[in-house]
Amino acid sequence: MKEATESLNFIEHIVEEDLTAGFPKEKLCFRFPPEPNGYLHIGHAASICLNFGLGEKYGAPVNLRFDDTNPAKEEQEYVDAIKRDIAWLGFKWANECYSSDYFQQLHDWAVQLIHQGKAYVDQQSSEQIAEQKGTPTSPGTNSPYRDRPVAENLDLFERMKKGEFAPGTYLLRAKIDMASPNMHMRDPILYRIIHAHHHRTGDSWCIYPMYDWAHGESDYLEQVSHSFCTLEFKAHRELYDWYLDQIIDPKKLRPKQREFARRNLSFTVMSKRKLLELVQKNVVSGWDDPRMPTISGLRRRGYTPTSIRKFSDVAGISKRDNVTDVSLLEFCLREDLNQSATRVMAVLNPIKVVLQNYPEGQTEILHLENNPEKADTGTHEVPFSRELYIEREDFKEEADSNFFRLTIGQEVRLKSAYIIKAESVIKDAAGNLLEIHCSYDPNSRSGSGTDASQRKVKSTIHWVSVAHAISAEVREYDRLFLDESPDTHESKSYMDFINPNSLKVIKTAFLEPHLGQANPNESYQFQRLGYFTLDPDSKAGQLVFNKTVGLKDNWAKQNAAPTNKQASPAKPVAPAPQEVKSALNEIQYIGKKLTNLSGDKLEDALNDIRKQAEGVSYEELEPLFATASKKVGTRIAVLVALSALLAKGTPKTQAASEFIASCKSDESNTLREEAVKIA
RNA sequence: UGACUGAUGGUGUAACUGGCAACACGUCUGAUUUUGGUUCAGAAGAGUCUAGGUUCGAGCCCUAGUCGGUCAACCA
Repeated sequence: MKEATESLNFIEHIVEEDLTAGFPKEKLCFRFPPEPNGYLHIGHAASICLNFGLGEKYGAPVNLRFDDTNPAKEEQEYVDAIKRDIAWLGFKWANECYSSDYFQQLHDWAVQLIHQGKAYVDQQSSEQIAEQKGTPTSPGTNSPYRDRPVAENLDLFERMKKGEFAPGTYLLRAKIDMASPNMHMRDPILYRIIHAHHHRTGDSWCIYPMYDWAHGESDYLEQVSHSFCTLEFKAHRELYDWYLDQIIDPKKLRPKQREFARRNLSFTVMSKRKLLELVQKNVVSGWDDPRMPTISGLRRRGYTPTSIRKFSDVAGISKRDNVTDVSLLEFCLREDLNQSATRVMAVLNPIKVVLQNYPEGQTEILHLENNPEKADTGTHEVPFSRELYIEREDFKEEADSNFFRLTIGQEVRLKSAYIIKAESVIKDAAGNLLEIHCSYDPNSRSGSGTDASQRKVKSTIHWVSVAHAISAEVREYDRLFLDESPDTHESKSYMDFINPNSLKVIKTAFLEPHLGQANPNESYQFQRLGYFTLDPDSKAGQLVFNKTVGLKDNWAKQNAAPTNKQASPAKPVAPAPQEVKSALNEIQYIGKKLTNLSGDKLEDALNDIRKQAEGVSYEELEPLFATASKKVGTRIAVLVALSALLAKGTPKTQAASEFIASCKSDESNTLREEAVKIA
């Protein structure tokens, strides 16, 4: 039974309001409008999931529109990458559009503006224009060319278009208001001259529309109903609307721009410009470096589309500045991977174990569960022999009782194999550990069903057989920046916070042989270590694995941080004198949680309410009859309490009767049932 | 000294036209576990930026503040 009262985000509220105000549902249309000047990142994913999510929710088309109005920055490579990323996330766009498809229409409308005296050709330098623009606190001044005659504007604009002028010499500007408190309204630029090859229109244009002129009109041409963008465009809305006013046909749909806050992630930066700098300065290996917050980086790292979509869903959408903790993203990732990743064994930091009582030269084939979360995924074979590698961290010669792993004299189980006990160690002259000599219990093989195999030991550790292991490179990643919000410091640049140790390469890790056939698109759980996936750098016989994310590790946590036990002394622990709740409050409190209960628990809660009702008077209860119908729990609680009062002989007032009647026709089954019981 | 915008536990979001702060992550217990994983049960943690006001009742309304963000590219 799914609750119908799923809460909406503010964007969905906007759409819902429009719908209730009479906007036809079949005219809903959304769009995702990236500029093809870089790669998409996790912040874009929020916008993608928002727009395409809306499309799925309302069965409305969502266009993918490339905002390609500046050929100096844009490339086909980015167009391709963006399409790949969106498709990888699992979304389908209704139409693939380009702002450049509308260049002719945009031009014609601009000519129309000139005719109407609403646009003029300026020929000042950018410095002069900037100076005349004023500041946010002081008005601007008019350009000397502002009142150029229409015919002259027409001629000049035509010659701009024909390529008669050099870049920077002429501009087309809208004639609005140089004194507007909104800087964007101070005669914004419509067209500038750029002599550059456009990735789609080639050299057929040398004048290009500015963002504001192109964006709203493109929305209009595509009949996009809701144009959602990030908050920094809020101030552009007035201009967006002004431009629309100039050209709109009232019989057609008028797009509506609304803004939401961009999503920030802790310990990274989220702007194409800054990410580009990391690439250009070789801080990372490229846009798809697994440490990058780009979609392509996350993909290479081993993130799944499901996890990213879940994250966008869970993180939500709002209008305030935010820094979402990466731990939320990682939670979504682990949740998905735990269900899907094949379990394997790999040793990253090996120490050799020799089983003294295991026959030399013998090999056994054991079976390892592919995924304990899914019983039907079967097992795969893993060879076992006398000499094994285990993780160095899994052995200590002696340790306190908190250490569950292998120590001299202490038994552990080798995962899916035997129980072993450490007997002695071999060291070199310098005292470095070389080998651990152990004994194994031949009767303890996993799954053999013997008493010895059922024995409980303090822990189970992973291993690989020395003779059968394959070696591979493993890359482990840490956060790219040492500061939670590296680009929010006034006196420091985000480049000052780069983590010098964000990449750790393990040249030779030992993997169980099953991984020799690892699938590049699959995630593996290296048991007890984390999730890993094959990097594209892999070659036959030279595998490279990326660590996607570690497992939650309580042992490491309690090990690492005995010092910062409780970061802040916080408040005195003395429990505030708990006020005795009134019976009425108690009923309301139980009521609020009622909708989450069922079966016996629900019955118990209802009985609680009946008991509490003894301490409540009818007069206290009556005002609650007006409880909002959405608060079903409270209404049930009130009804049950009322029923208890009536049973006790309280006279039934008209208000009570009306309340009971309204409950009988409520959507909630429980509420209806209780109401019927009274009558 | 401007305009616009925002403020809810450590974090991210909820709370329909005012009805007595919810969900998730994170943290901490305990149980289960052949992964110190998973799962399960539970706990702690905000009284909603401040100060007034309206109201039986305010996170939602009003007034005045405080703090944060955005806006002056021939970028988007």
